[in-house]
Amino acid sequence: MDPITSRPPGRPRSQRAEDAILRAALALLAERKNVAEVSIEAIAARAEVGKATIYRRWPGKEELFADAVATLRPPLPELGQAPLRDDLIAIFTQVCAEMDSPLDRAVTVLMMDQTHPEIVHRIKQQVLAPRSRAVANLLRRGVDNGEITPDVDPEAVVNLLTGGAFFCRRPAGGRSAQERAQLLVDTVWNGIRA
Amino acid sequence: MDPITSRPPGRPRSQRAEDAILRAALALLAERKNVAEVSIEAIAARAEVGKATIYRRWPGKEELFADAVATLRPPLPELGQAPLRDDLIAIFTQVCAEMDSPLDRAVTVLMMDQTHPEIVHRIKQQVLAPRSRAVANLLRRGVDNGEITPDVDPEAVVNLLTGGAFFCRRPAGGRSAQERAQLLVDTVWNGIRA
Amino acid sequence: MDPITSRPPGRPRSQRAEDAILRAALALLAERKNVAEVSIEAIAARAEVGKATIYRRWPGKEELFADAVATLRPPLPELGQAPLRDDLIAIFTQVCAEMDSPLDRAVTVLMMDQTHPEIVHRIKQQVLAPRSRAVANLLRRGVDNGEITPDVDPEAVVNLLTGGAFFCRRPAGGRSAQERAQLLVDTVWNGIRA
Amino acid sequence: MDPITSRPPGRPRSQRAEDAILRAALALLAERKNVAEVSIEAIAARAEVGKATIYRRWPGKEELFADAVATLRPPLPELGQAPLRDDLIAIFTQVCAEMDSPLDRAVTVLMMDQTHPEIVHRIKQQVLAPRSRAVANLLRRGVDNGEITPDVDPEAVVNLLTGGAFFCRRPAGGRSAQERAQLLVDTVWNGIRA
DNA sequence: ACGTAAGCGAGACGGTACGTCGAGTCTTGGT
DNA sequence: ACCAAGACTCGACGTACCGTCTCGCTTACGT
Repeated sequence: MDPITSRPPGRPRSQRAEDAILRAALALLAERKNVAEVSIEAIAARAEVGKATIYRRWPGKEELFADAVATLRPPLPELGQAPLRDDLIAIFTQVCAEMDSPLDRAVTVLMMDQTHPEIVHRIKQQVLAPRSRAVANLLRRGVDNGEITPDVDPEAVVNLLTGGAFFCRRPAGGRSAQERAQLLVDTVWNGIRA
Repeated sequence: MDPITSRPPGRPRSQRAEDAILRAALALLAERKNVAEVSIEAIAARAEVGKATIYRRWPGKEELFADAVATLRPPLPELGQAPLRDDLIAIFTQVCAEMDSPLDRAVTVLMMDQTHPEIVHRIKQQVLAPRSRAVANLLRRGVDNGEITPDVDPEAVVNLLTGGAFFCRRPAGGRSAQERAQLLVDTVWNGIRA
Repeated sequence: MDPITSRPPGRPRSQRAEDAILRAALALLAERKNVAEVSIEAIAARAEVGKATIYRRWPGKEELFADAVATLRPPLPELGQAPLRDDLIAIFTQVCAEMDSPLDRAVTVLMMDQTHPEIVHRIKQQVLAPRSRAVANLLRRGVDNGEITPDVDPEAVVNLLTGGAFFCRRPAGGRSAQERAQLLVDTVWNGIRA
Repeated sequence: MDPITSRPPGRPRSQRAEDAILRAALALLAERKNVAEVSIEAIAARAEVGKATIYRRWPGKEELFADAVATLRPPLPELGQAPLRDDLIAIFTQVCAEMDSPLDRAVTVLMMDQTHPEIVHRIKQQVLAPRSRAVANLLRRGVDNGEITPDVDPEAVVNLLTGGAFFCRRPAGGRSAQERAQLLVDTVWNGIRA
């Protein structure tokens, strides 16, 4: 009766299977580094699940990965205790480090893909939003503090630093994530004008 | 005699076929927006070429696209006549515009892919290098001019602006490429410190 | 419980598909008259079946044709009511007629092929054996009756007559199957010694 | 002037190449035991010849094999010195032995193929005819001698014995070629009637 | 002696079929 | 209604030959 407590008839879907599928998807993504290289069959096999159990839940690979990726909630470093510049470096050190992680980088590339705009949207909402909001808050606070100029566009700053982190990955032997973050943040911090 | 003018035995490879293949690959990439969605068979059909003619030249799809992409030589805007900031905006207006082009964006995403590092390297060398070098020259000139501070890291600037352009694409109705470029460049130009 | 009535897990193989494949194989063999001219793809298309459905059941063309051919069970004429010589003529009239049928002849040629000895064995067992046994029985009965000499080797007789039928096919306008059978049987029947 | 001694302009065709091609074709046929398994490319490679050199001479594989097979001229045993029955056994011992030779058997199977009737005709003319004629002569002589009955059809006898030889091949360990030939000839010789 | 014309080897050309793999769907018996 | 298993059709994969077509070079003749 109660539309909330009432359940559909028949055997309920197995949470166990669902978790195994999402876990398998991420594991394989980390291994193969590319969504296209991960087959649904491989996910089903790894999760010890029938293919139908996957297709019952998601219409296709992309939606499955959207959900799988959404389970990743990168922890935020503790913010607001330090000067703004240090907080920014802390956050983008983490972003730079993620760019070195096969899984996180694969997710980012997936996000860049033009063929699945809703997925991009979902990832932005569920995964990136907290961090973006945190940075936006930091910047707003910085403006209030007088630490940064009031005419700054927070979104532009996020895009610059995120994109910079994405592009500045180096082949082995390069700078550490923290060094890279520091360089990026400082460049934006000071500007380049004489 | 001359080891350079001497030719290998047998019928030489058809330049016509090679061109048609590369053209077809790029056309299909622009249509499908994703390397994974472009099949070798479709390229062969579009180029009116046998599959073997493709596999004779490239071991796989990635190498083929690496060459196809290398044929794209984005023209540089004329630089050096205007103040540094205007030149930067001109260049990154072009970059932002490319991010709105399905083909160029697909190429960029391909470049981000971790599974083919040598291809990334080739694209960087052959396609991006002229532009990067141009920006580096601009910045060096700016330092000499006294337009920008001497302690700036040119590569960091390129990464920030390129990545920013890559990430700041908006769904239809957003800012124009030039507006976005201007915003990005100004943010880096002025810095964010009060 | 019962190891015979228990079934393997998963969707069972479609008998419908299997029949369609075998039927298509024989139809195409009759049309093209040569196993080499019949492609698996053509069989799959004719049977409205995926190629994998064929390869799931048979490792290759030869094994498929072995099974297809095994479905051919040439009806035996009614034997034992007539004098032995008439029965032999009846049987070998049928064999001669088969040598004029593209399908049956293609099967016979396939059987002669040295590259697939087990297939030859299977065809002999499943298709030819009943007829051979029938002839052997006839001959044994003939010996008992006193119609034929007791020192005859039944297998030699079968080989002679079968091979004779195989080789004596004529281009259009030749003798009828029955005339040829009669000539062959009579030659063996009477011998050639003065 | 002389249409016989005049030669076409240009470089004459290489007899060396032609021989090598035919030799290679037969060698590969003996190895692979089946015309369908021998590719033109393999013949060209084995003969160290370009494919065009083959296609310049023959329109296709079948015509090439027709010529290759025509170079096989099985030697006739010396006939006419012995009683007819012994001569027949001598000839069909050779036929039985050929049925055990991969090459000769492959040729025979090729001959049975319905898709190339002209080739069959050529092989009959050029390869089999001498032997058939020899057997026919033997039989005619036998009739004259009074060794065999005058109402025998020579062609039927040839077909029976040839077909019998073709069909009576046994897996390893069977009777020798001579034993088989003797059995076949004796069966036809004596007939089976009591 | 030299040009012309066809043959030569090599190997690329557009195709067709191969046998494999994965996509997304369907069909079992059993939970 | 769910589940694992494994069938289904379909389409792309990369390979092997088909028969044809260029290449640069060779061979033989008629001038």
